[in-house]
Amino acid sequence: MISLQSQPGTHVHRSSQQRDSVFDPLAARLTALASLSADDRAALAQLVSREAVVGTHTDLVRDGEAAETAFLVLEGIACRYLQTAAGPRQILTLLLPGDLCDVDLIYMERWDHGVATLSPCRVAQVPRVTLEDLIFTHPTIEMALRRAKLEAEARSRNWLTALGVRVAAERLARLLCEIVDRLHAVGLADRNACSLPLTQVDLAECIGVTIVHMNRTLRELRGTNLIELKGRRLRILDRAGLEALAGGL
Amino acid sequence: MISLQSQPGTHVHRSSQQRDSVFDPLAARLTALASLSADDRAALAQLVSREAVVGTHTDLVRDGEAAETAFLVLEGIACRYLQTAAGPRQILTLLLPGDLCDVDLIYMERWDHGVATLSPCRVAQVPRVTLEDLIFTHPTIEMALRRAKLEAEARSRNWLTALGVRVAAERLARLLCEIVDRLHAVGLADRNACSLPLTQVDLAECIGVTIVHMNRTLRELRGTNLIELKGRRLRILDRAGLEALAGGL
DNA sequence: CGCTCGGTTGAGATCATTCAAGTAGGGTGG
DNA sequence: CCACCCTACTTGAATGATCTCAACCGAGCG
Repeated sequence: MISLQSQPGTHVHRSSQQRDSVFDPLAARLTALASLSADDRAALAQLVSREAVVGTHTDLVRDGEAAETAFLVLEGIACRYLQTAAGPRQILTLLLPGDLCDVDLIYMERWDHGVATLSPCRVAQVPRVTLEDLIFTHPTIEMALRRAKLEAEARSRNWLTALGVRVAAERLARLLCEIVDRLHAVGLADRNACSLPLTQVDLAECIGVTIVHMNRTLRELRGTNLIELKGRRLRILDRAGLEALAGGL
Repeated sequence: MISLQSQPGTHVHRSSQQRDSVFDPLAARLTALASLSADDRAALAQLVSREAVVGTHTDLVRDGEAAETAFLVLEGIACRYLQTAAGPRQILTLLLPGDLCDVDLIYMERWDHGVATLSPCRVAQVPRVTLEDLIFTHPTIEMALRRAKLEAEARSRNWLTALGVRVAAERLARLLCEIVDRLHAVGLADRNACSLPLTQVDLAECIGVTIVHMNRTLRELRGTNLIELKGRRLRILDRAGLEALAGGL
């Protein structure tokens, strides 16, 4: 399992203004999806009782493992992924602070995909029974969690479509917009800039292209002055242009 | 909405042996996922009180519509899809007999994707409140429905990965295997053959390639004696070969 | 110093799209 | 019955997107 370790690596930036509101980023997100009572909030706070700090590129869950504990990302970026026999792996979804993986753990026998960190992360481990209790005794929380999952499913559908119909530059544009927007939504980024701890390999595994091609595609976006990306920091220079490239739907 | 109409088109073949067991294909599927009581079964039978026959290539749900009624496919093949502004649409999942779309309707405000038939279909329309009642009063049914949804999610993840890492012939091989296997699982096909009412356009929209390329890819699979496809009927000639091409994971 | 890891580049091969036709079968109206 | 028009399917040739192979660079680290 995951050993508790103090991990000095890259940490997500949080201004002091944000520290209070997103101490529990999950509560922050769910508040937007359902009106939580004081009791609900207290129950949510219980979830983070067991937490761990994990280094970059570490598996939280391996494909096929028994589904015993859910994970809640508190800091950093993780992902769900599927590893093919032939070698390349596909990143399915990014898990940002406030993302729970997965409500339906309580109905699962074993995981059918992996979960791994892409940057140093602080994660809460939520035992299956805890999650069960929470859901069965707090219907409002269940609703909020299910709505959050529906949002994630919608993103997955959009992403599947992007892989099916869009070329690499368009997919990358979408991905970068999505990352900044989602981080911004939980108060962890500016409107047009964020720290981006992912490597080009990670990005390539997201959009389903070779590392080489990822590199060229990034160069293309840089060359047309849409983005700036250096030293783990992403800035969107031309938001309108990037979104146009990403393509409305 | 959908008008009731008698539709003479292609109908899914059901032998008399199968007629009883899959009269309600949903019950058949859910039985495998949880042990349903007599009461559960009775409740499920209630779902198909409102049913409709719909022609080929007809929208059941349009993107953005209010989420008022769920759909249960009884006969035929439907799909979820996402239409891009630029033109091409991506088929997200095939909905075969016994597939319910979508348990989480009760938490949704509006649909974020379309649902359409790909062949003439018989579908049951399940009002939101009916689904709500069913779920809240029959926890075993809820469990079964959620497990069915988890299976669908797993398929989507596999499919997303296929789009990301595989070439057209491999994706097509997977798709054809999946269709035959899923139809076989609900007793609507042999192990290696089924009626396939989809057009090449539909198949192309599934695997995310051009119609032209779909055609060439089909020719490739035919040319290597992996499949036979003529007159709406698919036969897998070389199962091992097709699965090898599809690639284990 | 020599390693590794992340990033970068060039050139040729392969995969897939686009454009532009053309074929075959089923209907329909004259 | 035929002429016509659909729709689904098929094909060739040129272009574009992406992959593969093979290097090379630069920073950090023991």
